Formats: sequence, C-alpha cells, structure tokens
Amino acid sequence: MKYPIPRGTYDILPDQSYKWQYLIRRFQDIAASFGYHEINTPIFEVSALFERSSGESSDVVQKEMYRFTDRRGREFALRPEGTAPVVRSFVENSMDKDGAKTKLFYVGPMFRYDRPQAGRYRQFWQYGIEFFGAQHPFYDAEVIALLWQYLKGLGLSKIELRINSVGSPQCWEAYEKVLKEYYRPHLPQLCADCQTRFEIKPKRLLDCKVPSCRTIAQDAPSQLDHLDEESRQHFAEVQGHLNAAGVPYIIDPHIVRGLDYYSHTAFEVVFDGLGAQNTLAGGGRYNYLVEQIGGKSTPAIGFAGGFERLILALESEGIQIGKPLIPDIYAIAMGAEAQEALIPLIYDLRRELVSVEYDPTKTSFKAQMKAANHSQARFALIIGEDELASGSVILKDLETGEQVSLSSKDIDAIRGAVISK
RNA sequence: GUGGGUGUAGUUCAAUGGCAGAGCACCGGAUUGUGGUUCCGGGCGUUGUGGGUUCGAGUCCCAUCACCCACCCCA
Repeated sequence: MKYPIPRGTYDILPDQSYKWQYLIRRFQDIAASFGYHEINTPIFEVSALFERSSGESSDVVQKEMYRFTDRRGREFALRPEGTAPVVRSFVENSMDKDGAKTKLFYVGPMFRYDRPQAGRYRQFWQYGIEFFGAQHPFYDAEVIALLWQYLKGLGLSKIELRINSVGSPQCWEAYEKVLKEYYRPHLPQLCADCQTRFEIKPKRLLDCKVPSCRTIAQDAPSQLDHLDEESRQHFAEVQGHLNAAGVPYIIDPHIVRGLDYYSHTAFEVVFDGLGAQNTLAGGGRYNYLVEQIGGKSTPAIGFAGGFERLILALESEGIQIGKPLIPDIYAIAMGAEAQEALIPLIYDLRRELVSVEYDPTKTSFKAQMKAANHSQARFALIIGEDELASGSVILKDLETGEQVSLSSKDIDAIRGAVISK
C-alpha cells in the first residue's frame, strides 16, 4: 500500500458505520432527556490550553499530544480530551454567569500519541457531558446517572460503577503528607515510576499496577479517611442522590483520575471482559478549572466515554448495535421499455422516503431476483411486458413469496404495503 | 517509549529451501417471467516493504512498516 492509513487510526466502513450512528443517536437522545445541549468545538486548540488544564506533568501533555505549529509559528495541538475545549468555549462565550446552569454534551474524535492496543487508538471517539454552575451533589449524581442509563439502556450488564472522592484542595496537602509518611519507608521497594511519583504526584502511587507496589498500596492511608468536613458531606450526599436515582455503585478509594483538574467526586465505569483497557468511561468534578482557564469561578462536573471500547463491550456481550441499512424494495425491470417505466417510479417512492435499490446493469430476470434476494429487501417491485401493458406493477413479498398486482401510479398503495411490514 | 507475537487472493488459511494453492465470499451462467438449494465457469497475487544468503527464498538472516497482545497511560 502506497499511502497507508496512519498508525492507530481506522476507517469506519459501512459494515460498522450504522453501529456508530446508532450509538451516537442513543447518546443524543438520552442527553436530551436530561436537558443537555450539544456543543461542537474545533478538533485543535492552542497547546497551552491543554498544558494548563490537564497539568504540565500529566502523561497526556508530556508525551501524548499531537502538536503542530502553523505558518505564523503559533503552537496548536489536536485535542487529547474534550473537557478543556468545552471549558474554553464556555468562558469565551460568556456562559460563566452567576447562578447560571449550563448543560452541554459532545461527541467527536480525540487524539493521543499512544501505542495502539486493544481498545486504544490514536484517533478515538468520545462522548461526554459537562455540567456547569452548581456544586450541589444532585448534579454529581445526575451526571453519573446519565452515563449509567446510557450504558444500561444499550443492554450492557457486565458493567460496574466505581466512585470515589478525591477531596478538595483544602485537604490535599494534609493527605499528601500522610501518604508520603506511609510510603517513605517503602521507597526502596517501589518501581522506578513510583519513585518519581513519590516526588511529583504522590496520589498516583495508589493506582500503580506493578504487583509489588500494589501490595504496598493496599494498606496506604485512603483519601476518604482524610477528607475535610465539606468534602465528606458532599460525598455522602452524592451517594444519597445516586440511591435516589437508582444507580448502583461501589466505593473504590483507588480511583485517581489522570488529569489534574479533578476534585471531590471521581468515578469510572469499568467493563468486565475487555482486555487491559477496561475503562468504558470516567469523569469527575472540577470546581477550579473554569477559573484556572480565565473564567469566573464556576463549579462543574462531567465525564467522557470511548466509543471504541463501548462497541467492544457490546459485542462481547453479543448485543445487537443498531440495524444495518436494508432497502425496503428491490426494483426489477424486464426489458428496456419496462425500465423506462420503472425508473420514475423509483424516484417517486424515494420521495416518500421508501428506500429502493435498482441495478440497471443486471438485465436477466434471474440475476435481478438473485440481487433482490441478496439485498435482503423485503419486497421486489417487478415490471415486465404484461405489467407495462396493464399499467400495473407486481409487489412481491420475498419472505412469504406472496405477490400482489398494484397500479403503477398508486405510490401510496405501494408505500402502504411496504411500511405495513 | 519498552517487551512478546503475527504479516501469502476480498477473507480464513495451506504450500520438507524447488512450478504459489484451497474453503468461504464475490461475479457470470444453466433457452431475460420468479430468489434462497444445486451444478458449471471466473484467480498471475509486488507472499507487507527493502536489502542479504543461496543455483534457487513465501520458507533462512538483517532492517523497516503495519497489525495483535501486554507494560505504561487512559477513553
């Protein structure tokens, strides 16, 4: 192949695209039912936006961003995640007004320069929502409930919601101190990554996957035990609202989200039965990001999920994802004159949004019937010499084999017969 | 960025270092008025790419690219 597709990307071909349409539509529908409005932001932004929001030390910023410089030397990056651009737009369009509640959702591709793997791509599609304007725990639960309903509604059963509170800046310092005190004696036994985490970002010590580090993490002091009163209260109320929403959850103190901007509620939905990349979606509260980006201090919470992993999960549970496009009618003409009469009829039906397939390169009757069968269309619409003479068409039900004769002018009758099935 | 595995027809796979094949799919046909089953016919493909070893390489060696899996990280 002379011009191969870039590594870690893929084409969504027709045998897959209907699944995407379905999943996106379902997400749009459920978002609408929760009162969320769609927002579309550019797929690139100034690099500094992500550096500021995700955190300079985060992996995303350090090594996973697709950066480029434009002709005037400005530094841009393909968006590695969706929250920062939405927050940028939120601020730029003056949505940060006192007391205003803003509910936004988005769907679109994100880009990260990672090594591809099962459920991980360099261009991947995310769905997500962002809520702005209140720190009330009701909204934490609402955001989580939207995600849960979406996934459950698609038919997934092997999913689990894990929630945690990472507290507020008021209790971070004290907790980090406790954490480092616990870890200090274990320092020599930690993996190389954790040695640096100890200095840079002690909280990330908790979700290291190296077995030896893991056992040490088991007994580490939990952020949950070191929450200030306000955070503790908030977390408890979030749980109450989740109960009220009928959303089952488990508390997992090891959830530490990757990006720097999270505070209070953090959550993930994991799927049992994918490869190593088993996080279907994740999110959390970020009460300080809007201000950090230059807006008015505005509490916010949101999540993002990956479509590729969602499809993997659905397929591993054998769940039907939407329906492929199948024509309602396959049209058949015998002879040039019949074709001449048939073609306008095809367009008349299509004007009524009846999906009709016709292939003039197949001339023999048998070839056309085979094609009709192959198309999986429920009906064949046939015009031959006899029909031409009588101004009629044959509508044949390819499933039952029954056929009826209808007037070739009576589009409504044809349409009616088709949509009744 | 690190490690392991794999690259042959659209696809799934064959081919002791010696003529690149089969199933499925696809297309056509079995006297252009009734499909699915059946039968017949249709395949020269840069064996991922580039080097090397050899009389001879799909097969052995090196490099490179891609995919898969895992680490890392995350969606």
